[in-house]
Amino acid sequence: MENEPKSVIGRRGSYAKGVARRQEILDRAIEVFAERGADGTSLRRIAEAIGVSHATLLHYFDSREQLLVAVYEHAESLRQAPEDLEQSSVDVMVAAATENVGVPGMVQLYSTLVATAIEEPAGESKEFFTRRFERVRTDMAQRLRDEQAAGTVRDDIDAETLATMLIALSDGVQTQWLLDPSIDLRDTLSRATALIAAR
Amino acid sequence: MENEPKSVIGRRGSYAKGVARRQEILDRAIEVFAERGADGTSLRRIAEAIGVSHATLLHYFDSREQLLVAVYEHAESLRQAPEDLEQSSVDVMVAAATENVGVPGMVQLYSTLVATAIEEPAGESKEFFTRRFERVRTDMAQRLRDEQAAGTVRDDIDAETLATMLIALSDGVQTQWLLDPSIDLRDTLSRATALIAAR
DNA sequence: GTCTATACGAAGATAGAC
DNA sequence: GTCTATCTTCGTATAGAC
Repeated sequence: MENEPKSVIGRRGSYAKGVARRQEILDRAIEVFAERGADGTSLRRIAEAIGVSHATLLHYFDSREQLLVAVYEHAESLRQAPEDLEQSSVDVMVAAATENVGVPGMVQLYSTLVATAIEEPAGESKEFFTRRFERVRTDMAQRLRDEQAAGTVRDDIDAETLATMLIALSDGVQTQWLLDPSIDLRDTLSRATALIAAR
Repeated sequence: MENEPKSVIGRRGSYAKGVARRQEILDRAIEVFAERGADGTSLRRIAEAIGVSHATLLHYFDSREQLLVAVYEHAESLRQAPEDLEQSSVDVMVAAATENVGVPGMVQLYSTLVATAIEEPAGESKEFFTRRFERVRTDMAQRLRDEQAAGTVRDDIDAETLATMLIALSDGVQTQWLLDPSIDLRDTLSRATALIAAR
């Protein structure tokens, strides 16, 4: 029974030691980001923190960008499954955002990678975030469709558009919150419930 | 009569030739971004496109980051004054976003600088965007307050919070649109009118 | 004041030794 | 699998020409 890496990103290291090493890199990297901020995201800094050379990191990941995407994906996968069927669309959004800002460096990493994704015509980031937005939007839209059918959410705007708006709202408020922590992230995002409520 | 630079950013170049050169740099830089994408944002690339040495750029701007902020500020200042008093808050947001995405490289530059702003504890970007969000939020909130008083916008959410939400929405949708141009930016943002309408 | 030449250190990436 | 050495590009700093 093989222990296949879950991600499409960085397929190397399928053997036991390689897999362990790969996990160690991902686990440590997010900590380095949290501790050292932007200065801790270079290959050499991360490698130093782990105790290997920067060339070793490139043995497991094709590029710095690929490593960063894998780190984000890994950190995101560690979060609790958001799929309480009882939770409303806005509740899911608020929960995700709250967990996000609770991990130091997470919003910064997200923001950096999204910026890279929209800058580069064809890079690891672009592919990852295009797929991610598609997936998150689809999930959110389905939830909203159910709520529209149940009569709790307004149906004068289609679910896909509402999903796009809620995700944009969440991303944007997280950014503003980092620049002005006096903003009440949870409260602000929760107000979306009133905005999308059935009339 | 001195011809003082309008911005706090990059105060050098008060003499005739210097002022002209500085304008040329700002004008050309945004074009280079549009033409060459992320690969065109290095000092050496920009300098090459303008026909000067990269050291010259640092004569007018203290750092690459400061140059990039100045370029963004300059490009933004070229836009038509958004202050038609007849326009609604959402109309202003939609107009600004539409003009934004109409300038190639603009959203990418914005995104890159915001990412830098939230990464660096104390940098040019952080100061600029903290102030900018504050200003844009205040302007938008005032507009919303007027609309609440006029009875066209719901007043169960305070104007400051609504302003934060509208700005977040605009930023977020622009990002998603770059990764998936099938999203109708104008239509999606315009739907906000219904969301914040008085009940 | 304007601008170039040059040097330094850090960065991502690659090649090849072990 | 991991290292060192090396290449190239980058931001930045300085010295000095005009």
